[in-house]
Amino acid sequence: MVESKSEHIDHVFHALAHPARRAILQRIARGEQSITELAAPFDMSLEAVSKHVQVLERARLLDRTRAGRAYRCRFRPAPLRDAAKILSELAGLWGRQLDGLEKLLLELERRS
Amino acid sequence: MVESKSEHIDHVFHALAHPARRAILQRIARGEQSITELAAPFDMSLEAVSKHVQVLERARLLDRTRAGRAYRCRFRPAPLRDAAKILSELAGLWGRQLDGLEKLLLELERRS
DNA sequence: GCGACACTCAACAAAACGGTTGACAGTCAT
DNA sequence: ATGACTGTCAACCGTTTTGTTGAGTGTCGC
Repeated sequence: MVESKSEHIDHVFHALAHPARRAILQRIARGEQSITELAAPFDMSLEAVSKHVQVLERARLLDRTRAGRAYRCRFRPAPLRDAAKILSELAGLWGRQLDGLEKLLLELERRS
Repeated sequence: MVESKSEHIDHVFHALAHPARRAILQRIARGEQSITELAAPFDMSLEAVSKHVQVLERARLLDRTRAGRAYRCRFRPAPLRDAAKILSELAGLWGRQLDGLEKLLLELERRS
């Protein structure tokens, strides 16, 4: 069950393509949250939110560890760097100075 | 048939989540191409490629104008700026120096 | 131990996706 | 006018997505 690099970036963009998932990412980017906490603002079943979390996990944008009966969901920014790189490439920004976003995402990655 | 801003960014990320569509974008980023030309490298029917082009069009990443019997497909980078902004925000890079990518995408937009 | 809590799993359903094929409609070249 | 070329439309197919419910599992507090 290997996952090619191409498959992974597909998962990342797919994960970002849903407003609920982007909202979840915004929340955990500000601090770890349990699934129940993440579900609270949504007019959606807990199970639905759980599935969104799984999609984010598949994209490796989210990390979950068990903490008692709850899960602690943690933001993992690394794949954003890959996504940003593709946007840069598409914008034709090859080799120019503008890889600032990439550099900063790498920095964030180092500090985590 | 209005399209909310949120719907639009959904379309953008969705469009980017398929390797064939990213390949199409790479090609037209280097120059306009007809649909038949775009289809050539793919092991896929012309109709399938035509549908991918429609998805890119919905995301406003692609612009098509009729030129005789063919269509001229043109790259439209503007939505990449919105996508990059979301990545920046998620990376928690608010207000820091690192909006280089955004600035350059805006510049690209201005020049088109 | 008992119940409330935090989730997952399994099954289902509706809609969207990604692809095919066949028929059709303009447009260009002769 | 004919025919080749470029592409769409409509129908269909199987799979994935996105959501629902209901039942089940493990954990915490008392």
